[in-house]
Amino acid sequence: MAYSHQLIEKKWQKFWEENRIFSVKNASTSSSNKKTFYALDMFPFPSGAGLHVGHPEGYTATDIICRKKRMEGYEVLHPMGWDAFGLPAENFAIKTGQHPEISTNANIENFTKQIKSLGFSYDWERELSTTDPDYYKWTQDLFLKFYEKGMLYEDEKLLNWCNSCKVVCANEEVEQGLHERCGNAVTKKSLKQWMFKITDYAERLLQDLEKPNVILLHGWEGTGKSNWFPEITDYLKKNGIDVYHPDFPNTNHPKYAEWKEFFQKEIQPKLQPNSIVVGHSLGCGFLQKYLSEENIKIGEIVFVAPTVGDCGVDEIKDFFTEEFNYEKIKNSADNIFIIAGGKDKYITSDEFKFLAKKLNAHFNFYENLGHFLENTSIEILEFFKKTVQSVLDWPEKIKAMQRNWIGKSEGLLFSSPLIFEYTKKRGTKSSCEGAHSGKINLSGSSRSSQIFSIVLNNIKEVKKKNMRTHISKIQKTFLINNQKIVFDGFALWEHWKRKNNYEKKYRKEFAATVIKSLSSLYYESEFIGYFSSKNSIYRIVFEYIEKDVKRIKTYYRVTDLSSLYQKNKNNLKIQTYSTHFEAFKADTFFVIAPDHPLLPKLIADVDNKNAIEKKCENILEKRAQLGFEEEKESDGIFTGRYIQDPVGNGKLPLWVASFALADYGTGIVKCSCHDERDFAFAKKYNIPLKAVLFPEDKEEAKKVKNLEYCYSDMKNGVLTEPSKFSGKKSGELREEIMQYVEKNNLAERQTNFRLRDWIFTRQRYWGEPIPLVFDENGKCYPLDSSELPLLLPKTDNYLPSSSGESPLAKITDWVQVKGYITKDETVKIITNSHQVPKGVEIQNFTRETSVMPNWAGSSWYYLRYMDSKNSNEAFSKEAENKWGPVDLYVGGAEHAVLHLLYARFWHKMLYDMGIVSTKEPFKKLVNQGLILSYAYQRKSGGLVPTDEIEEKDGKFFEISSKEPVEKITAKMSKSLKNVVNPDEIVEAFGADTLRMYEMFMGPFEQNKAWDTSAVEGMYKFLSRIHRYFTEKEISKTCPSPELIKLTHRTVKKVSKDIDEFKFNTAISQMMVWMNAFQKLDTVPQIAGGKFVRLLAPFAPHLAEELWQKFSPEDETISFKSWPTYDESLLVENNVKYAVQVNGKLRGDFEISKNATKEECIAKAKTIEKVMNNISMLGGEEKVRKEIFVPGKIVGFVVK
RNA sequence: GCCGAGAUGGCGAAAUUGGUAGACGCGCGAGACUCAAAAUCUCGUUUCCUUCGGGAAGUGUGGGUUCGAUUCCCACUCUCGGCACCA
Repeated sequence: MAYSHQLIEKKWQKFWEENRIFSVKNASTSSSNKKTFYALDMFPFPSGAGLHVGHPEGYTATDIICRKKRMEGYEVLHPMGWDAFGLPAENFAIKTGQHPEISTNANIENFTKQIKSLGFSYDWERELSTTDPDYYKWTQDLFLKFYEKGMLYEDEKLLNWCNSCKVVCANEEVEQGLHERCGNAVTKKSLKQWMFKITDYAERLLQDLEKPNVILLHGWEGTGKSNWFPEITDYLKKNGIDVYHPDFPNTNHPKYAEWKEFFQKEIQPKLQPNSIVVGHSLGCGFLQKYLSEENIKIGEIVFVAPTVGDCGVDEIKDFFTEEFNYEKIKNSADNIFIIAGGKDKYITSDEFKFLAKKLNAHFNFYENLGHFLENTSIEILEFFKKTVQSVLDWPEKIKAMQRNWIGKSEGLLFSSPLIFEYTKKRGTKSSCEGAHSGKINLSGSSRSSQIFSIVLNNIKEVKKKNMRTHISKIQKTFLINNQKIVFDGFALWEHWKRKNNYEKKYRKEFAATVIKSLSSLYYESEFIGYFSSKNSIYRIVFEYIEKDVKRIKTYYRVTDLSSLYQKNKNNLKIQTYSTHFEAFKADTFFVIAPDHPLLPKLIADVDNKNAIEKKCENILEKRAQLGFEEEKESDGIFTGRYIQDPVGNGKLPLWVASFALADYGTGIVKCSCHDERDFAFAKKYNIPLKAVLFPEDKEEAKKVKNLEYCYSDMKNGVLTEPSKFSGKKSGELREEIMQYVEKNNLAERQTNFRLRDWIFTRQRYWGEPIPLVFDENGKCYPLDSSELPLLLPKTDNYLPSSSGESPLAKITDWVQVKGYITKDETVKIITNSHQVPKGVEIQNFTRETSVMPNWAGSSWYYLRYMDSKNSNEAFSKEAENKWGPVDLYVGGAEHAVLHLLYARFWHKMLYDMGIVSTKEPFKKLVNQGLILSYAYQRKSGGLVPTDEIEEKDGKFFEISSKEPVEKITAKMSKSLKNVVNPDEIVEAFGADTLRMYEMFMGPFEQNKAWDTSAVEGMYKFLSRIHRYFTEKEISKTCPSPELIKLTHRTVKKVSKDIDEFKFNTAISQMMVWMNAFQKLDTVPQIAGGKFVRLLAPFAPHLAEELWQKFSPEDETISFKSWPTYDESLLVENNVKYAVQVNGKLRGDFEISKNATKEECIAKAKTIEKVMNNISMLGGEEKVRKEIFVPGKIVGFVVK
């Protein structure tokens, strides 16, 4: 019977689909403790080109794992969907005039057909598309949750702008400074964008790439082995997590001071930024007090049955103070959990609730549980299961790329006084005078009037209930690190009072609003508030600052504005950031970025101001145009200003330099000759240099004549400058110098990240509309959740507009809406007046017209799959608990940074809100290699299309010129005519062949070239299997013990290889099995049955077909148990020894596995060849050593 | 420049507590079946030397440790991927 793959595959695909074989339910079944497994493929963008042979590679791998897991009894979630928003669909629409929705749906249909033809065991009932309103409703819903949390702000951003196409283009669309579509130069254009504060999570996104450790702190009369501690310790250790469970001293009569000393000595050094510290009972009390005293940063705190406040027990009184600094405790961890019971004998439920509220903790309360004194605790074990699932099992490569992208660096922040003689400008009032005339003054800022009006705008709204500040719009524009703001609160109050009807009761709100406005404006800057007298406003404002405004680093209470202003002016500090401060003694100049916000102010009074401005423009223009591959020569100009070096190098000049970046560090760099870039710059402009590091070799150092040698040797250099550090290696100095400068107030430690906030808006059509509206004053409101989904309006005009605005902006009747503000500060849109509840004010609103980037939909789709039909929420907690996190995530490495980072970011925000239960979304990540194709390359380097090549004697020639060409591997491309269409392969050889071949090509994670003749080889293998199983009768017994052993060996090897993603060797083992068995006249029942089940994950259609022969009563092989093997059968009775003389193979022999060393050596000596070799080397008496490796080697060392 | 991965026959590749290098497949060669071809099956296939017994070399290059190294250590070359004026 011939192997008719087409019939077999169609038949089984139909069967699987009609019987919904691979659908899984969310509700727990009767066997509720069934293990679950969630395997996910990166969902594809359904492009018009259809499926590529690269797609099925990853899909096959997950399918093999899933099918095996099902046979092992797991409940398997294996979904598929479409990432269908995005530029390509829109560009296709622009080109063809066809609406993106139409082309997208057609592409999805085509992709579905193609993917289904490959026989993957997807649960198609959970299929989703990011473009489906039922899906993006929840994308918008999550967006609003993040907006509520304050994770979004609006900012002006410089974007790539193509003047010829009048369109904003993504970085990916810009090549060498030119727009890839039209070839014209790309410039920068400033546009307002919504920004996601991913930088708030930079540290955690970095830390959670590493394994956390866990510290367990016991309570009164407990030990590190009390209660459930051993159970949890074992569980965590088994999962590779380090656990410390110390015994506090004097546990029966605990003293806080003793415990503190112990903790500092034993535990403190083990704390990492992602440590999880767990306390039980008094262990929590200790931790509360300790954390409110010390500055510590850890990952999570878990309080189990914590003591709260003063327990009223005298013995442990010193563990409590009147009230802890809960703010400080809260800030020392990313998340705090409280696990407590309602039947606790020592602490009341109200006390737990009090603590949870104070610490803003996640509160896991169990009504029927007590003080957690038992030996086991399901609740705590459950908690740590989630911890274990949050430990990433990812390729080092991807983790490294993420670390790189986040780009953390630790260094020192130097504050240097600017030498800056203040000169009064002609004709203008001094700032002090201005203050008294009722205006806000911001020292040196030309934009004070703008800020003033914005603050006033906010204050106007104090009257309204539920006041919401709308300051984010201008936040970053005025964020100047080095600037101190002088703000006259009293003057503002007077001003406001005049303009509005004064009412005493608004005072508090007024104060709050002012401070809130300014604090978000001057986020992380130094803030100086000034109030003319100690009146009540003064008091209220500063109370407010002290309590609620954390972001302001420092503030001063000053009552005399003019003296403050003068002091501030003369002490303007320039801050510089350095990670290579070992050579700070060599610093001889400063550089500032040409686009630094402080620069205009610095050069305002300088003579050659115009020349400097021109130079800056020049540099910035060049920077915008240059692709990064081009040579970058540094360029700059002297600013005319000097800075007093805080670490004793005197008065140093400040230069504008092209290599300084405004948005890294502080935008101002302190430079020395020991940095290659600084060195080149100084040489170019003849800035004096001073070398302080020399090679360690003193003799060499003496020979050094020029500075070039010095800077190149900085890494191993020794500081020679006569100071307390001289004579030490720079590497060893880092910590010492850090401590020295900190102690002497010369600098402070600072961490910097390369990661920038995420621009979350696109001025495009084909994306999720953003559910925000603006009122007539430009204040932003979120839409009410009842307004979701906010549908993407239908239009034929989806071309980007010339203003850089979204195409949606042109749909006026969609953009301009009427609505009212709800109690929750959200906006409800009304289409007719009947809908309007009584007592609300109808206002005009304008919609946000940008759409989300296509990373939005892909940042959470894995969660929707868990509960894709849910119409009440994005996904239910139960579903997330059952399936999350994704156990296995497979896809290309091209998403190593953006998609995976964004998804992790969203997941972490959801975790903090208590919406998901794990810190990380994807437990194990595997990247498939690229599938390449052969291509032919001329000697000159040009590539020749495949159909213009002929082969002669294994060599390749170009037909037209007869020139020899070289066969290489390259990406598949239409122009090279080497694209392989999976449909054709399925048609000719079948899905099983395609699956098997792609798995057999080579290691899964490696790139590999497509070879169609090898595909035929795989087809032959499957045909051989088919022939063997269909043409030969089943026999009850297996004729040879060797073959039984082979079968068991094959089961073991294939099982292990699948788990390790070594599909190629699993298949080769099946080939070995087949080669041996096909020589038989029959199919031994047990061995054959095992083999077919091993084959099932790889070639499911064929396996189903063959299984019918073994077990005709079974409907499907999909849930038959995975074959087992008997380890004892794998041990051979006889083993083969290799015999070596001086490490070279000279023969072998077979002997019983129980043979002793002596027996083996004696046997080895009977081999003629061995003895010949020994006598050639001098005979048996020269044998110095006999080597015996049991089961493997007998060796003789002859000398 | 920085970070990461890798280099083994004509080709894809296998081989881990250091122990017989090249499993399995492709390709190629020989043979069987056939009038013939295809398909199928059998045998061979790292290179060089050979008196046909066998011998020598061999896992990017050069060193080292070891009785023994694809595997461990040091230095280097090349290839691929990512980042890049990041102080």
